[in-house]
Amino acid sequence: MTEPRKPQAFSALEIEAKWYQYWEEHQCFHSEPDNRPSYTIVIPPPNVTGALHMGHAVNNVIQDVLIRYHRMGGYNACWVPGTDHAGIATQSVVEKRLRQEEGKSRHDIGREALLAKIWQWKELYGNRIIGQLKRLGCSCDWQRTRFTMDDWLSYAVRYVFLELFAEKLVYRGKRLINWCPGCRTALSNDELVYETVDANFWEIRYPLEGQSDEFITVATTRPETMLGDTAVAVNSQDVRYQKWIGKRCLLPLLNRPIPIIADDILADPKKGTGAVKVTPAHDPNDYACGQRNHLPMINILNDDGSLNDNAGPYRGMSAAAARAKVLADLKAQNLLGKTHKLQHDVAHCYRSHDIVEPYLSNQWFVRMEPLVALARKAVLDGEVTFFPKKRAEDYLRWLDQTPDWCISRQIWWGHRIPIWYCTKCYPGIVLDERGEPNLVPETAQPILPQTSSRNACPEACPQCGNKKLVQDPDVLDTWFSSQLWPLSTLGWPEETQDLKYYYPTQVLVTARDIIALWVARMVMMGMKFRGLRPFAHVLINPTVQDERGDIMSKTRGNGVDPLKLIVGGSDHIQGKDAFGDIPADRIEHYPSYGCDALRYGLMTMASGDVQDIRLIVQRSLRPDKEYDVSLPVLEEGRRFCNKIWQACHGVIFANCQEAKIVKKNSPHLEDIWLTDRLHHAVKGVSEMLDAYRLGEACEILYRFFWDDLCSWYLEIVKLRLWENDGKKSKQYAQTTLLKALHVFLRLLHPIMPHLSEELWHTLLPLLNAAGLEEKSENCIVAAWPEAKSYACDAQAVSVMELARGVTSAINNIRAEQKGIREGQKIPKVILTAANAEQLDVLQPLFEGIKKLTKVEEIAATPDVAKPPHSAVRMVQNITLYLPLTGLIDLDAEKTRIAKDVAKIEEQIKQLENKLANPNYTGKAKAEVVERDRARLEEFKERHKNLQKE
RNA sequence: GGGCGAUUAGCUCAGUUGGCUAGAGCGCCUGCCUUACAAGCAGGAAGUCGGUGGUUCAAGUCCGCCAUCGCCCA
Repeated sequence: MTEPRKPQAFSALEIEAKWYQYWEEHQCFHSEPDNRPSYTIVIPPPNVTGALHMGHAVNNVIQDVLIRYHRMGGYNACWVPGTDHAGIATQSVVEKRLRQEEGKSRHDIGREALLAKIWQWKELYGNRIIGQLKRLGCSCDWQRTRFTMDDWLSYAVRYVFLELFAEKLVYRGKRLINWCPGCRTALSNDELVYETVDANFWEIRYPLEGQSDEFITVATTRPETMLGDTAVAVNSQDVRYQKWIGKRCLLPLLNRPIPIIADDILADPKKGTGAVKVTPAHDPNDYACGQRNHLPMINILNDDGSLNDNAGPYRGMSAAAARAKVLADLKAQNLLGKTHKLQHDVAHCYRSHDIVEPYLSNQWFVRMEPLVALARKAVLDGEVTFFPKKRAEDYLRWLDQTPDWCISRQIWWGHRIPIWYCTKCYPGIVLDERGEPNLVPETAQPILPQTSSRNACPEACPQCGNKKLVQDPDVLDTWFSSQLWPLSTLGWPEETQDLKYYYPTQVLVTARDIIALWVARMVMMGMKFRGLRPFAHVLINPTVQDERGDIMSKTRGNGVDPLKLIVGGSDHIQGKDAFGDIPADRIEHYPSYGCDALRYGLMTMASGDVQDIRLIVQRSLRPDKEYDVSLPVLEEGRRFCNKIWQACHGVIFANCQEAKIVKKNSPHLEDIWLTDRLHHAVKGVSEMLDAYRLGEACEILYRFFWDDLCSWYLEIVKLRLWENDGKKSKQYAQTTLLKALHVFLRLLHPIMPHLSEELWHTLLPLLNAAGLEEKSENCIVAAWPEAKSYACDAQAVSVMELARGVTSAINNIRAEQKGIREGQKIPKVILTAANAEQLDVLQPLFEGIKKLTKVEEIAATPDVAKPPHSAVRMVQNITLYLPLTGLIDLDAEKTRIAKDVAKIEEQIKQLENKLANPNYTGKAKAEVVERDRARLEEFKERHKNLQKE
């Protein structure tokens, strides 16, 4: 019969591998358009050769929870996965290896060879992150996996570029851009990182032309740029310099005469010396000044950051070397003034960390203004909503101030600009030994391919018929292709079935630092090319930080590898700096928490509007100087997994082997109560998931299962389950349990997919044998439960609360009375109250209370006097006496009662004062006042009963 | 420099229209290997809700100022 079998130990790793494979084999993740409503998410594509970190884990688990929830909720859920080619990041990794292994630069081996190497690299590592996402349990439709450089996605890029070009929203121009001399490419503003550095502010004296004894003094942090000065600006109101406006001074070292001009925007009389050197080709403010005043722009840099011919005697030097020489030379001529120390923020390349130079060069731009208007409107009109709401402000602020977008990059890995030039018409085009253009003059006329064919290049020059055309050497910023992701992954620009069915998507889940870079641009593209938002919701996921509030990262050495936390193992961490007494270079060992525990742990912290997840990582030093690592929040997840497993196998499955469902509603109070709890669990979890409050959903699951089901219901109901006399009460208990687990596993599934699937497959035969019909063989596609199928019963809830109070009061006495040993039976407990009804409702729970408190008899009669030598407790308005002559420590009990009495007196006093205030009784809501009056009465009653002797 | 956010128990966090005695998990203390679970059970201690001023009958919650920390942008 129901031989309670020893439950096996819970092993997360076994069941996780098993079910993921099962889902894949059964095509559970795959979606095809049908007549259900669609629910689509496109993944924020990770770097194709990257590795999964905690930020990815949080981001992707959230998406998976949402996808699984909606898949069960009757939607045709489709999660489109894929990866990003990550232009500069990927190319620089491969270039670095090339340097290390072969001692060559990309220019040594040429474009074609380098691209071949990067493709090789991509083939080697391109699947790593996909595999890692699978290990996280992500239910992506892997058959739809896309890569930004796939043929079709590249076609979409080319199509958009040419369309925007035709509309003059893409243009080529000479502009001051951010130049990374290390990567030798332009960077967008968004690719800069600012660092505070110690610097000097040097004053330099420029002699007036023809008056070698008079000087105008400027100040600068970058003295070498003076070689490119084309003016000195002063404020027109500045009495010190008014007399010199319109005159010229001599640029020291080069002896170039330059004008002294009035520019009230650039020159502030209160700052520095009031006179400013103007270097339009190497400073954004000076560039604007140069435009205002039609100054010449002299570029003094080569693309590797060294000085060019315009620097005269300094040509060929690095910027640092030139700075030293310029300062020495100025000093020698006595033209160097005072020096101040200061700190300022300097832009560095996010990738190579070289100092970024403002640099005048030919680049391709997107004109943002009309696109910005579309993106702003989409959010202001409520087409696109941010969660949390606040983040919409970041989006709008960025839109308000974003300059035209520099999209050309002087690297080779990426989408090459689909523009050609004629070498015959423009002999100024410089070709390298491989026939690739190095330099394309501004004047060269762009030749376009046909947009209609995917790989077309123009056949001949429309002007001269020359067939020897060369393609623009630059590639596009990676974000140029990422911005098309929701469109291109679904087949756009072709009008495919997929596009019609899945677009627009429902929600984009992403980190807040790419709201501007990526989210805003996707909205622009969606609105521009499809007239529809790309997604209805933008969910900004929290950022993972360490215990000190620093962002986790590999370079800092404070990160933990999510995969290691799932399967266990060790890692050699080589961080930049030590923190606390943890060395930067160390070996760490991780326990195996399992995927579902990791998911649960992370999701409990992803609650509501939270912006950060501070992940506590405990490291303890071992005798071998290596570290054992544990994460408390994952421990919680692992404990919860185990609890669920143990309760199912140890109690529920063991006692429902030959269960038969009872169709009638159970008359048992605890069954009615659990059904009420079930109602609230379904309602609560659904509402929380709908509101993207995943942490709260986790908490509801935890409370329901641990507190309501395990600690209370199971303990009471065991008495009925153990009966083997064919009584109906056992069948009602089994029915309630099977129903509860049937619902709970489905509610659990989005957060803990593997464990719920495993248990579902054990539960299913029991359900079917019992006559409770469940059609879905797999939890992953089972129908989401509905709260209305489970009746609420407020009366049952309030009686249960009372019973819990009584139980905990008795156990409290047990614990406080040292004379009562753990496990010792208590012969009798007396409950009394003013009227019998209050006691009667509790009657059905007496057996349960007795079991949980090891009490042998509960006597309940109204108006009993306090027996001698008893402990007393008040539970709401029920008085509880525990007579135990000889074992009661009377002093301890007296102290305890005195404490209770004092507390109640305090509360009575507070309430009396409150209710005596006419302002309160007059102005507060009637129900609030009434509640307080009732409470006061209850307290008074308790007070009286506690003091009875 | 500009903007935003945070500050609640030793730690990490809930506390969504202001209204019962401010909650949870971890940690800590006490006692238990009680037959599902020691990855557990029972009980307990622990908070002037960062400071200050204001609005209100009533403030963790709303407003002002201050402090500290963090993030984003330039």
